Amino acid sequence: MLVEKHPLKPQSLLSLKLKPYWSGNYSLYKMLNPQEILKKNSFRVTQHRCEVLTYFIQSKIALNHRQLELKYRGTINRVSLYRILHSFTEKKILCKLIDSVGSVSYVLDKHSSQNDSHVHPHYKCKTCHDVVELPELPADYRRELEKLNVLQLNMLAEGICQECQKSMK
Amino acid sequence: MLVEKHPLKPQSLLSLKLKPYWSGNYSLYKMLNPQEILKKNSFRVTQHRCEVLTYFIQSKIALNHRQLELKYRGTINRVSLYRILHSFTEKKILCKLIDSVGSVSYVLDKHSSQNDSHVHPHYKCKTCHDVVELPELPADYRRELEKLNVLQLNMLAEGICQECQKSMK
DNA sequence: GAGTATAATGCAACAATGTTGCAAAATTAA
DNA sequence: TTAATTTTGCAACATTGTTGCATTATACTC
Repeated sequence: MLVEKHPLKPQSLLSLKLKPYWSGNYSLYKMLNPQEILKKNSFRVTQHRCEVLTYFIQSKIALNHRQLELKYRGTINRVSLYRILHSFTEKKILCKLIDSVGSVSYVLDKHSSQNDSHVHPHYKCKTCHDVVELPELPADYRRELEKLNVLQLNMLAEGICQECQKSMK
Repeated sequence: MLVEKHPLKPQSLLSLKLKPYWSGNYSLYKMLNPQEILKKNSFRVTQHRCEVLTYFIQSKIALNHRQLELKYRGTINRVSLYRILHSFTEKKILCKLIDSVGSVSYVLDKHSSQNDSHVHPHYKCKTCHDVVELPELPADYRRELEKLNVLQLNMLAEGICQECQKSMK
């Protein structure tokens, strides 16, 4: 059910000037191992946090609580998972994605180590759960939002990515 | 707790070229009474549906299930409310808004009677629950989204509107 | 390395939100 | 008025997320 894909389809992304999720600054995560990431965020280095973080780094796709609950059934408690996801999101290690039905999933936050207050809209494939980052909203538009004193912006586009469309034929 | 405001603050909106929620085509709802709207959407004209629809038309703000449950406690059953909200959303009488925490609220859909497949991002005040429509995403940006075969787009900005900011001082 | 302060975990219970099946009631069309 | 169909209420259930508290693990100091 949960398909891990490596690497992300480059052709469709390049044509749209999107930023594939596993490239550029994101490769910071390749250099820092989970332990270092945890320490950097003043977490204690525990087995559970390490495992969850490692899983996010390896899988690169959006994962929801239920998927993790299944994966770690008998190992990590439901409540602990909620707390791990919550604290990772708070420290911007993870980015919380909310789709048009209200379902929540999490993906590694590309911008965690940057001082970056911009909005980063995401695109999530409904089939493979792959996430790519959409281009930033145009500056004019962002300026309008700023005038409105926007505190939160929830923006997630969903569809079926080209790769999944191909494999459906 | 639930504050109904009439009319919407025009000054802040005009400067940003936003579309106040209760103007323009939206006033279609002034001409059609709830009964007609229901018939037009092939619903049966029942007391419950009429009341809920009337309430949305009068209040103009975003309402969530809990608020309606409180308002109609002892009158309309919890489950019926869910079903009414669901069916209204399906027929695009209401528009379902999902904020950055995943909370769901509903607002009258301005575009229900138009053949309009554009994305209509909204801004919701966290204090008074007023909703205004944000300008459409720029055409260039929309074109990129179309290439990605976007099926759903969830986009809701939240903040504290100028009027509420004033009254907080 | 032992002891201590603090953080993380597991468990149970709870809370909020949403769904399903089915019988009863209301609405519509004839 | 009758019959077909939709809507409603109720009970029960499902999912998702939260809280308090005792226990365990981690990090820090000596």
